[in-house]
Amino acid sequence: MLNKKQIEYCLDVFEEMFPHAECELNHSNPFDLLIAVVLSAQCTDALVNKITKDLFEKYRTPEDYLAVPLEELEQDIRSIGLYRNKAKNIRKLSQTLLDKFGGEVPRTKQELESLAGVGRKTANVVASVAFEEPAIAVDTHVERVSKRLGICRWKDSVLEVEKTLMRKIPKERWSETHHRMIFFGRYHCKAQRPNCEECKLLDLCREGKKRMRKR
DNA sequence: AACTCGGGGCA
DNA sequence: TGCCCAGAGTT
Repeated sequence: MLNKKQIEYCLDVFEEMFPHAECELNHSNPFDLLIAVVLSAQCTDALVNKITKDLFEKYRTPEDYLAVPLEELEQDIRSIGLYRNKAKNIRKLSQTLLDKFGGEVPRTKQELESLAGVGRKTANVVASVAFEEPAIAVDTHVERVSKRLGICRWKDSVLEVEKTLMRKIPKERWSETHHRMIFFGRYHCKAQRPNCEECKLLDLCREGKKRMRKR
C-alpha cells in the first residue's frame, strides 16, 4: 500500500501529464450541472456536451422539464443512450426539487443522493464542483487506478476506496483528485491496455511491475 | 451479485 | 461487426 507522500507524488505526476484536466461538465449553475452529470452516466462527457447547449436553452428550470410530454424529453436526449431511464429520472428529480427543496439544488451529499438518478458518484461530483463541499467522487477510472497503483486494496469496495482516498489525501486536494485520476485512467492507465512502458509511476506501481515482469 | 438500459466511439 | 463506456435502480 502506498503512503501519503507517494500518493501525493502520484497526483503531481497526473497533473504533469494532463495539466489542463478539469471537470468538463462545469456549468454555470448547479441545476444544469446536476442534469449534465445525471446524463453522463455510462457515456463520455464529450457526448453529453454535444446536446447540453440546446438542452439548457430549452429547459432552464425544473418546471420546464415537467412542462413537456415525457416523449419529447426522451427525443431531446436520445443521442446519448439510456435515454428512457434518464428522461424519467430527470422528471422525477425535478418534481422532488419543487416538492422538497423549493426548486433549488440541495448542497449536501445526502440530500443529493435522495434524488432520482443520483447515486453516490453523481452526488459527490455535484457537491464538490457546484458547492465546493469536501468530497471525492469514485467512478470506474478512479477505482481502477487506485487499485492498480496500490493506493487501496484490490478487494476494496467503492465506498472503501473513497474512504481511503479521503484519509490519505489532504483535504485541499480532494476537488482535483477526481478529474486528475479520470484523465490518467482514461488516456493512459486504460482498462484494457495500460501504457506501463511509458509510465512515470512504474517504480511504485504494484500492478505495473507485475505486468512488466510477465512480458 | 446480476441484470437492464442504449446510442456512440473505437478497433 | 463487436465490444466497451465519467452509473443507478431493481430483483
